[in-house]
Amino acid sequence: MSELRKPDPARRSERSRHAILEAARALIGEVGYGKVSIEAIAARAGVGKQTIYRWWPSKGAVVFESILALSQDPQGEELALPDTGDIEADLKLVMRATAAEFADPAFEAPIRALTSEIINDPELAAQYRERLAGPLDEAKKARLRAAQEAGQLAADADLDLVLDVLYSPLHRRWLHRSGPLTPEYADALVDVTLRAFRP
Amino acid sequence: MSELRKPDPARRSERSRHAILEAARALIGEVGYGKVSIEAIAARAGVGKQTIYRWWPSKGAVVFESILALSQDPQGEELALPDTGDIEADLKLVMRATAAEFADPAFEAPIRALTSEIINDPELAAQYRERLAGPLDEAKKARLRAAQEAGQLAADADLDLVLDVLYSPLHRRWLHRSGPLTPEYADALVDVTLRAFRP
Amino acid sequence: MSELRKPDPARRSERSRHAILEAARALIGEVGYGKVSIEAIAARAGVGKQTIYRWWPSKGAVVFESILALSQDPQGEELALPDTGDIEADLKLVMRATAAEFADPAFEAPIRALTSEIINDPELAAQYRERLAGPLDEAKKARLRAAQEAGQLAADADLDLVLDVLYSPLHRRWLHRSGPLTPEYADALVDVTLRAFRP
Amino acid sequence: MSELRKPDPARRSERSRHAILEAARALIGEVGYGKVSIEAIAARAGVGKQTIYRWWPSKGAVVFESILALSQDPQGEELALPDTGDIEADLKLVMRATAAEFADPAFEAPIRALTSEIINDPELAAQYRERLAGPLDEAKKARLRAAQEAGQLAADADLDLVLDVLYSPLHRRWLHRSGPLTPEYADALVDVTLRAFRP
DNA sequence: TTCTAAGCGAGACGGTACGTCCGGTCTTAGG
DNA sequence: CCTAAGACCGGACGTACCGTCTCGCTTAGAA
Repeated sequence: MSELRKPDPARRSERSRHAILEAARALIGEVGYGKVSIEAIAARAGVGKQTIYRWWPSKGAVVFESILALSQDPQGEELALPDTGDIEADLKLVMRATAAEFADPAFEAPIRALTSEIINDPELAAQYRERLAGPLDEAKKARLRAAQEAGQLAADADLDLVLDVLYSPLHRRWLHRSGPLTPEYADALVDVTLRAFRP
Repeated sequence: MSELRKPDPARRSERSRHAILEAARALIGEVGYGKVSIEAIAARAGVGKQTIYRWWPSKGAVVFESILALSQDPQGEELALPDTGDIEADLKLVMRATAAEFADPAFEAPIRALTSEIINDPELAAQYRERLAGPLDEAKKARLRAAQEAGQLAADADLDLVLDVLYSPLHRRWLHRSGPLTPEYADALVDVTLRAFRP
Repeated sequence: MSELRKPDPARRSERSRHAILEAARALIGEVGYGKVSIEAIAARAGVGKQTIYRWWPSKGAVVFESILALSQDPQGEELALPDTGDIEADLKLVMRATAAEFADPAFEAPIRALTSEIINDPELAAQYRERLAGPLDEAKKARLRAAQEAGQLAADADLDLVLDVLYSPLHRRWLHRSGPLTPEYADALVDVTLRAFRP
Repeated sequence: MSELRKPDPARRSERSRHAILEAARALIGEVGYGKVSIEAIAARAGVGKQTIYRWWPSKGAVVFESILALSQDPQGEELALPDTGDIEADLKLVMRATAAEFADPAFEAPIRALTSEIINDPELAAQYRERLAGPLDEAKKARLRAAQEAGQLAADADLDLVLDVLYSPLHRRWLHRSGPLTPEYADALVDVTLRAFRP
């Protein structure tokens, strides 16, 4: 009966799109993800609710994109890990930075919001892996490959597994708040990983 | 102004308490955590809404407790991991079982629901660690200590860290759906861990 | 703090408005005024509760308007009392009809409901006087003026007082159920009134 | 199934009974009749809800009795209207007093509450006539009978009708707030009545 | 350059669920 | 066995949002 009309992206208002994502981002920080409502986003953005429903399938999708936008701002940038030749030092630097980022309250709310979405929505999880985690993992694996070539890492090591061992404990400890994310813990994870995968 | 009245636990209806937890558990399986409402739980349990609000602070708390109850049913039981003397074989057995459990659709919904709650509510996270994860971790560490005494594991290994390395990757892969939870993956995690922490 | 939003009457749904008033009217007859709930009105009218709260300040106001609508249906009609030239006969006719109407069970429920509202809400009382009682009183006073001109009533009689004396006893007897509303009683009130105000 | 148990009035706590009526009376004045709840009465009276339900059938009955008690306090007193021999002067005195009483804000709330109850509950209406209005009417009729014997009133006048004509307009004007209750209005009603029923 | 069809802000609509209040019943302890 | 206390089931309250639906109004591309 009701013809399913698809909106024309060419006519989309960039102004509205940006205001919506910005409003979503701000509200997550102010009231917490769970209490953000589409109505509030629309009101804050000075936008009709329909404009949100026209372009996003769910609140999760809006929130997700608003956080993605946050992390992707420097779009042209080429992601790359430091490479001093010393894999241990480089990894510890990166891991300590990651631990510090997780501990930063400003990142806390959006990342937890993002994770909530991902857990319960396989579609968003796929987008997350493709658009955020994927590129980051590639950059990390590039550095690991360099270490393999330098004989600092087993040549036959499964790099996905290496990344899992390296990052998962940190991520889980943060998610479950099961312990503090200290630089020492970051270092310990690097040590463990290198010990497990040394040539 | 408003006197905070505390209900008297001595008068609490065990019948209602049980019906509520059971209804919550059933509804999570049927409609998914996100769509479970307090109204529906109350209706299903044949209980007034106030009886829920009187004893639990939020939907999350009800759901949380209903899942805890599920996992704690055999209360008197002594948790213990198998101990054949071969730490590698024992761990692989346990890890494969854990992977299989995560993959079981019947466990999927409640565990994801539980995790959603934990992420966003530090109070529930603490309860989770204390009542569910803690006892399990103790059992696991007991087995690891035996391995240390048998010279199969470094005597100075930080057992919390060992558990992190062993379980976190599995947990994260499941949470993010970033890869299949195969027996091979379970085995690989055991191998990596033992390699990292061998004497 | 909370910006008081005013709905735009131009966008009001006439369909909903009518369904609500009709549902209210029907429910009063079926379950009695005291047991009518806004929920029930909304459900019966196929309308969201908010649509009622948007346009009416209270249950009383809805009920009130639904009864007003009932009495005002023939809107274009010109209210006028019979005028045969014989004020006594005309008044007795009208008073007997009024007494019969009060005794009719179908009118009983809504009029008592209306009266309940009016007693406790000065605002509704004012609306009642303006929209229902006022026009009726004007019609009655027109007939009384004709009687004055015909020399059947004292020329200096206060017509409001005449109406009070004529109608109040009937109204009160009905309200308090302090006696039957017989045609004889109606006649007696006319006789008393004419005796008190004869030229 | 559940045997309908009748409480034993002999064991009734006079202390509780009095506290309940007093609490009801106070609450009517403070929050208005419509917002008085049985819970609030019980709490205020320091009484269990069951104690109210045991002895009264409804909120209306409690409120009703609390107001009756108020008006009956001087129980032994013999009600009697003044009798100076001048019926006009005596009635005007009484009517002016009545009008003043209605206008007194302290009487306003309870009387309106009482009237609300009476309108919708025939049983309470009967009690009201029997316990409050009846005795008062008898006292008034006694004075009117004296006037008849003194030749100031038609000997065949129906005294109930006389009272109706005298009091109903005042009562109705107050109930509907359709005009001020001035001494002049009170006087006018006496004049009208005496004119209608003079010998 | 005008017409027209889309996106837009706004917000009313039918609904669902919220968290609270209270009605009326039932249970427990104390006197 | 009455009472104070209060937990219980149920149901209505008034509010917040959901996702859909019209309204006029820009606004940009086709006529």
